[in-house]
Amino acid sequence: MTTTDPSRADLSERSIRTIRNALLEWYDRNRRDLPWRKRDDAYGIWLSEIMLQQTRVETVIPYYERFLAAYPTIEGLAAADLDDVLARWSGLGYYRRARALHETARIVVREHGGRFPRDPQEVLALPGVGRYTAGAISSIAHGIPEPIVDGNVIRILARWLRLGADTKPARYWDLAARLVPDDRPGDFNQAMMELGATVCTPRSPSCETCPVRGDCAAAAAGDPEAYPVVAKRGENVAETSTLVVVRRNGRLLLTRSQARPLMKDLWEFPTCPSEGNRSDEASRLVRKGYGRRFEPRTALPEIRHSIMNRRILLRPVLGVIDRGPITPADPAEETRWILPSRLEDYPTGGIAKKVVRALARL
DNA sequence: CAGGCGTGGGC
DNA sequence: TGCCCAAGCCT
Repeated sequence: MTTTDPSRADLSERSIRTIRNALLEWYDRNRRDLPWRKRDDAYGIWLSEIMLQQTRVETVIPYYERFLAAYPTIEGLAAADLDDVLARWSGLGYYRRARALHETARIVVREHGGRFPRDPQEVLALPGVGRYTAGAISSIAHGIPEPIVDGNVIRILARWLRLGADTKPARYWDLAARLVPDDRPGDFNQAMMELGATVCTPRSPSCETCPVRGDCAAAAAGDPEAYPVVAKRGENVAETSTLVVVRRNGRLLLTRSQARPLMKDLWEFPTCPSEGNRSDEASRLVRKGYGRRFEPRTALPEIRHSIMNRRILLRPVLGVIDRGPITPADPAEETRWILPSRLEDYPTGGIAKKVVRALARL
């Protein structure tokens, strides 16, 4: 039995061997049945890793299934329009990933003959693929003993060794590189993440069921939740916007602008800062922004949305407008009339999805 | 390189 | 409710 010194700050060779064995054995018995674990091809693994960046497993699963149904091969993805790819990504967030995904598919077809590269350095060079994702693809799809460091690995290592806030990424990468075995590197890396996701959780970790509890200094000291030390986040900012749902002939007015700094490929409902009467603000927005007269009809229930540390309260107004062309004051802005039932074919952000849900409840 | 980037869920 | 995220990447 290993005795743990709470002040220990490194992994011995013996610890590494016992950890590898215990973790792999535990993983074989406890691994969740996830869609990407049915696959061993680089395309399927790569797609899952891009989607899983900063995104929960339960959220990713339906998107992953739909994506693979639409694009069974990387050639199909490469041949698709970016708008279709973005539409299938709508609601998943971090839309830069979708653009990188599409671009990578085209690079693989154009520069690698449709075969996903096997060299970890070439994988790392692909857009949207950083050190973590390259390591995950190389180990899981290609069986190459490349380390990974993600939030789970950091948390586990920080607890095992009671690493403080001053621990630099290089230290985690060095530890991960020493841990990953030549045999079953992909399963080992997934076992680390699985342990972090289901046992060694940020709060209320299940130390009593942990297969590597004997090697954990934080468990021995009784303070696992104190690790890792996380930096404080910035203050939240609250804002209120009026959102205009303009209806004409059963269609809704959507807009997008290449001049927008953010989400410029996505279609959204027109919005403006809200300070007073939302019907008046909606009318002013439509008149000044699109040169038409707006008739407010219904104030829809308020929608709360949060983007990073911005908490947005949206006050939607449903109304109609007079006949005639829409002429955006902003030359970089496009507008389009879209049937609510077809909105899912368009790339939209999360706010538009919530508006559509609110309309469906009317 | 610190900070920006989306979202839905857990507590 | 308000806060903290969750299999990071890019500039």
